[in-house]
Amino acid sequence: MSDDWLSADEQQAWRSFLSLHSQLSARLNRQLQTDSKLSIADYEVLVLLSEAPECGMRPFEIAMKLQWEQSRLSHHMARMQRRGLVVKEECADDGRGAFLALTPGGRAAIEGAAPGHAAMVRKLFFDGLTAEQVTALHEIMSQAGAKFAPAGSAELCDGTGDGDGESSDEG
Amino acid sequence: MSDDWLSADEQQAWRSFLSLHSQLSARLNRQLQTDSKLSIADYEVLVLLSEAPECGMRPFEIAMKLQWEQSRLSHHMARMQRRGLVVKEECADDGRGAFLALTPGGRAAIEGAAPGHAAMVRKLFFDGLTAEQVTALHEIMSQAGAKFAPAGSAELCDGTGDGDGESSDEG
DNA sequence: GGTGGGTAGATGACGTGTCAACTACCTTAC
DNA sequence: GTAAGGTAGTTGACACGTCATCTACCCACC
Repeated sequence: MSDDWLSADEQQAWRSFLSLHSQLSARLNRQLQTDSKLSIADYEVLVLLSEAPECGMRPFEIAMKLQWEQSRLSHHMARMQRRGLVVKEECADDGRGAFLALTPGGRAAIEGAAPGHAAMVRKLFFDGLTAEQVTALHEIMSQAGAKFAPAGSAELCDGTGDGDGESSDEG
Repeated sequence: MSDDWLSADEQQAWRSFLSLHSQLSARLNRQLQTDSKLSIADYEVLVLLSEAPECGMRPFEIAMKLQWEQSRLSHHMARMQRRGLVVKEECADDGRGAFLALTPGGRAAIEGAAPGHAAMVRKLFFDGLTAEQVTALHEIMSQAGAKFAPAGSAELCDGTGDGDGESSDEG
């Protein structure tokens, strides 16, 4: 039993990780909500769509990039549609599918929200950390996250290692 | 704008942090659910109560330790009571309050779930990290988390500041 | 050309978390 | 003692995420 168990250091690290995340997401959520009537989830979708071609993106692409389940995306898109942030259009190529795109309101929302959100992330998370710490953090997160590598990607991937390669990334 | 904006390194670190957390919590939640019919939230409450004196804990203590909102705790306790994991008792000292304690079923649940959960955390999170990385991680998380320091703790901590004084302190 | 398996997406039920009241009690000061 | 303000906890409405299930379509193979 004590073999599976976490060491004191590990417990501390684990608890601090969970705790920080929950604090952070609570605060960021609240700020987005009050400033822009958006949730973090909304924000992520809007960022993605704002970087997509004008015709929008296929839902399954969004789900993949955000690592969301299909049904979560589906529910969420329904809500965002209702709120006028996104529109859904038929997909000519694939009769099953659809395209999701930003409405003008959606674009305005993300453009209004992004600077404040980024500033908050910086203030709450990065302020006080050194560049080395930021690098170390990224390394640790990626290393730990490698176990979840989406679909049959990396894993033994001899070469380039690290996952999503040319990800566009957001703000 | 580019002043508030996150640097490329920061963006990567931030994204990897969020992504790892969401993967991790999804998996852990699923494992707990299938193995022990518990959510992570249940687990946290049960751990806390299993370390508490036999008479249990006051809800507000639990809320503080877990950094939950009162109403979240209240809802959650109602559900856990319904499932027979905890019991609520009157508090003699304070007519407003209550005590929450484990039922035998609750104790069995946490004792059954803990080893598997810890093993999973180790496997998914710590395996592949060096001891130095674990330490660095804890340091980074704590440093970033210091901004959220609960109530009048540190900060200027001149005199007694006095919070609740003789807090019992945890692990 | 039709049958089977896989993929895209929607939907309903349900547990969860947040917000905004609300009740009940304690504490302090007048 | 009683009014004012704080603290402990509950409640209802609502947004969110997951699971299981369902429909519709694409593709390949017979």
